Amino acid sequence: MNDPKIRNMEEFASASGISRPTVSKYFNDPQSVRESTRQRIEAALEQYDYRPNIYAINQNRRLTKNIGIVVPYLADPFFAEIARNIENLIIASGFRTILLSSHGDPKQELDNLDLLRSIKPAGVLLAPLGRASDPAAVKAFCDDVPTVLFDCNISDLGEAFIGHNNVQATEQICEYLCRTGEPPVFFEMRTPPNPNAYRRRKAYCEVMEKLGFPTQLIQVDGEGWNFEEIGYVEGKRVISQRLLTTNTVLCSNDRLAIGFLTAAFETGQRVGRGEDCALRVAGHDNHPYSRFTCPPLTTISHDYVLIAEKSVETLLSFIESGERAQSRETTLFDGKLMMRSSA
Amino acid sequence: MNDPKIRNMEEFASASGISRPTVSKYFNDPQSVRESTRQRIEAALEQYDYRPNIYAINQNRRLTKNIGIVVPYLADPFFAEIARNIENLIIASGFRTILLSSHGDPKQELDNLDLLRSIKPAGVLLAPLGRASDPAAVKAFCDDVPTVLFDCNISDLGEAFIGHNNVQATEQICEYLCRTGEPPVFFEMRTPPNPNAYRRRKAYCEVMEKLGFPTQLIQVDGEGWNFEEIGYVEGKRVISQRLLTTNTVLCSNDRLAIGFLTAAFETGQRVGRGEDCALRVAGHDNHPYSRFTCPPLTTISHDYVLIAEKSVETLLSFIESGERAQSRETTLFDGKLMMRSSA
DNA sequence: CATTTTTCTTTACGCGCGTAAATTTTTAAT
DNA sequence: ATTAAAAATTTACGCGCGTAAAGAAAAATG
Repeated sequence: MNDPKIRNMEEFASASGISRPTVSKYFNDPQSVRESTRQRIEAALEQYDYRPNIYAINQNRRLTKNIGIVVPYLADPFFAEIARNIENLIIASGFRTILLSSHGDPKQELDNLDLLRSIKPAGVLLAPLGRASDPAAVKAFCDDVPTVLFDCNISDLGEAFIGHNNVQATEQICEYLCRTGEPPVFFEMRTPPNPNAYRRRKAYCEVMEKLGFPTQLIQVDGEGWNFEEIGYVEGKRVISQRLLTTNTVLCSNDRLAIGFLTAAFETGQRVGRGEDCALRVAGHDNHPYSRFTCPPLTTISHDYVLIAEKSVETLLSFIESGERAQSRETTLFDGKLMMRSSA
Repeated sequence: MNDPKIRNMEEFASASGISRPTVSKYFNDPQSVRESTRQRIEAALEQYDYRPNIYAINQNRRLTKNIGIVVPYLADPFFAEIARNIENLIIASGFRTILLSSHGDPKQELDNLDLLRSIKPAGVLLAPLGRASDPAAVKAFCDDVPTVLFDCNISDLGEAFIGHNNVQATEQICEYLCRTGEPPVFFEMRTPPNPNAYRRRKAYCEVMEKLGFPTQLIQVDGEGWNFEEIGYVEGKRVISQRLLTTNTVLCSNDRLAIGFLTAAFETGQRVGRGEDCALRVAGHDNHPYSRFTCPPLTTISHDYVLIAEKSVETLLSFIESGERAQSRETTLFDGKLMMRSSA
């Protein structure tokens, strides 16, 4: 790991006693050279500290070994977790990863796509902002780069979509709540940034109707991605103004629920299933922190690992085949009821 | 935005009627060319969809315009927030950003540094894992690449360190707790991954001694970065086994405290300052979620923005001067007591 | 051993851009 | 208008690697 310093592949090749084209071949695929040759190169690699210049490598490739990952809001542990799983899977497949967050900002999302373009990625996994996304710009990007959408669907964009089955999940928790107590009201943002929320709203209305219960949508104001804050502020208002027609609140997502729980706590509303409780609160997503709320949050879980696996697998198959999608496939994973003590 | 497609700077130059070297100069710094020239180039940029190939650009530069950011655990909103602030500042300074998480894993941290090496970054902002980091490897990296450490100090590594004043912060919250009720016990991991914890432990012991109160360290088992889980499981044990010598618990960080609060809730220990409360619980960090615990967590806040600003500013000054640090400067920001209702 | 197949070497070119040097043009100053 | 300074152009080379073609060497086959 010392000796004279190696500056490029030429020098490394002569130091290892192998020709440069063969060394180049080795770095593109170690299995493509003869066993004995590989050993000589790897012996030299241990002796000298050389690694190919990735800029020079990628300059000539039409597409690189880079895969972009874009999430709408990385400070949300939900996306951080999913991104982590995706990263690991991609790296295990021999690709590199570039993780970008749109920070809830449509302009940032476009900047991210722009940056990715200049990186010439082999493919991109995109969880778009949703309502705030610029559909035309995203479409233009998807036309240029093989892109698989996940978590948040924008109709017809990308090669495929992998997400949650919001309908099944909402039905499941609504049925549970109706079966075990008063029917839930639906607590949500009036204009949620993410389209999953719309599907959940719709599913809530449909399943409640099917079950023969009245619906109540509590649509609160608030923009952006500070869901806990919105859930807290508006939860306090809703509780103090006695806007709830039942004692059971189904929040559109766990982060709203986390804020709502705080509101309930501060207004002295005991939350839980017990006789002495004034409210039941449920969420949606099985957010990493939902286990640690007080009381722990009853919610619908989505399998991060499954979504990550399917997304990566789908993208890699497009990359490896070099083909684009004939028809856009949509994969939805069912949610699982996480019964905890909040509802 | 259409016309014949531009393949490289040569073609773009002739399309814009400007020579290639001048165009190159423009892309390196638009202000470095004459006003009229700039306008002609920018007019052409609107007409043709061209952007320089970043691989070709970086191949010839000895150092790129890339700045690496490495955090120990991105799924922790604390780091996600700090990373977000840092990213924005760096981008505003005209650099690019590469955000990497070590996922709590020393091997991943080395992989990240390795990846950054091959990217030839202008500089790196590194929040190391701490105890688990490989000091020799990190040192070797810091020798090669201008690196500023933040959040977590490793003695003498990097050009500078920017972090929290754990001593001042711990003193402040200890004094507050002692003044307003029973003296706190210190709840922490026996072998915390992050050295900040050690400093807080030490500061706790010193300030309690200075104030003339007894100390009690509750050092719980557990490895890794699942702090909430550890705080929850061990908190339950500690409470049920009645290991607390006072009614006040100072947790080494907010994530432990979040788990501890859940443990207190589930064991029926009411937390807060009121007469009817059995426990007071405080944390450290002003974690983004600490406002939304039940009850909201009294803690010590650290100013993300200040730390981000100072870190970026420090790194950029090294990059721009092209010099390395004469003497390693350490900047510690004071914490601010966030009085909420948990203690 | 001769023959075929596989692998490696040699030679050579190109990718898209940075950048230096010498020259010409444009602008600013006198 | 003359001169000096600033900016653009032309020309040319190099960065580190991918990759193609032709020939030489090694390995596998019979």
